[in-house]
Amino acid sequence: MYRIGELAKQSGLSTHALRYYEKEGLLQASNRTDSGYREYSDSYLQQILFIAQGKNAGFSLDEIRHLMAIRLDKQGHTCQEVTEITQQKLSQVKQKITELNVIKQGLEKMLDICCGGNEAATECSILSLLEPVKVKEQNADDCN
Amino acid sequence: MYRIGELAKQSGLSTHALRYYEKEGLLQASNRTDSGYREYSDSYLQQILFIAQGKNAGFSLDEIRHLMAIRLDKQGHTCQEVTEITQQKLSQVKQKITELNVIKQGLEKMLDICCGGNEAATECSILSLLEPVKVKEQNADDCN
DNA sequence: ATTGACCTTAGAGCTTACTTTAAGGTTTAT
DNA sequence: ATAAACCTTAAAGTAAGCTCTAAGGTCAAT
Repeated sequence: MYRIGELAKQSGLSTHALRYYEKEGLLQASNRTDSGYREYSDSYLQQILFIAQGKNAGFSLDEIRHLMAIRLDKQGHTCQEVTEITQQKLSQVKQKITELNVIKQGLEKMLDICCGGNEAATECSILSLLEPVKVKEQNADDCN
Repeated sequence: MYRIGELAKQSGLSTHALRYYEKEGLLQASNRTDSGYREYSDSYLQQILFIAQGKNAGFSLDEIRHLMAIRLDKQGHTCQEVTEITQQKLSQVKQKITELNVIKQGLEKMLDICCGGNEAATECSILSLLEPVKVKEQNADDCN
């Protein structure tokens, strides 16, 4: 039997985080000693490492809570449920990657066209790119 | 001259957001009418759209605050400053994309090996992947 | 003159995943 | 017996970027 500090050390998480996971229903509430200390068995270490793996895999605590519930009652749940959670997460991640790639390309374009030199920023092409259409200075030959 | 609601409509931001930007120093404080209403000219719309573009480009409000300060005093700043901000942001974005790709590959691997079917999750390979090393059931031939 | 749409401020609330703090009790070692 | 190291709880604080609420003043139209 371990106390919370030991388990924190073993798992690399903080004692605070472990209590937080318990409060949030990711981690089952453990037995207590007479004085109220949490008492953990090895199976708790497994649970905690599972949570850590889940975080590593990119799941949110909400999703991990769900996965933990399935893990705890595998008979009562299906592979389909698990893949659904995973699929959904994958979609989110792909979506985010796509968004970031758009942003990345925009930034690269900015850096491409800016001299980046020591001169004053009066003509800075990055600032120009961020500028909305200049109503006053808009000319027919303002194509570049 | 516009009031804040009009500018919100024009820019697609909320009046709350605009006041927030002012408080945060992204947007210059405007003149007020006798009754205390904010009064905005077209140049404010330009500022606001610049902020919106900056957000679109992936900059944080902090970075935008910095860019706005440069925009307001271009003589006092250099292209170098602007490219530095942009370069830094690009690095962050690339880093994030890399991290997300790792996560993405992990999730794809999970989905590859899981049947995803209607059967109970007792043998679910996704759960297994998230499981730390099973101390009890660990065997020499447990290579897959 | 009154209704409705607009404006003002300060401050609380939201999300996520914790960390930090405060105030206090317990265990372990010397 | 006492100090260090550990544990307990509840609640506040953090980041970012707002949104929402409350309580009230103003403006435009009827």
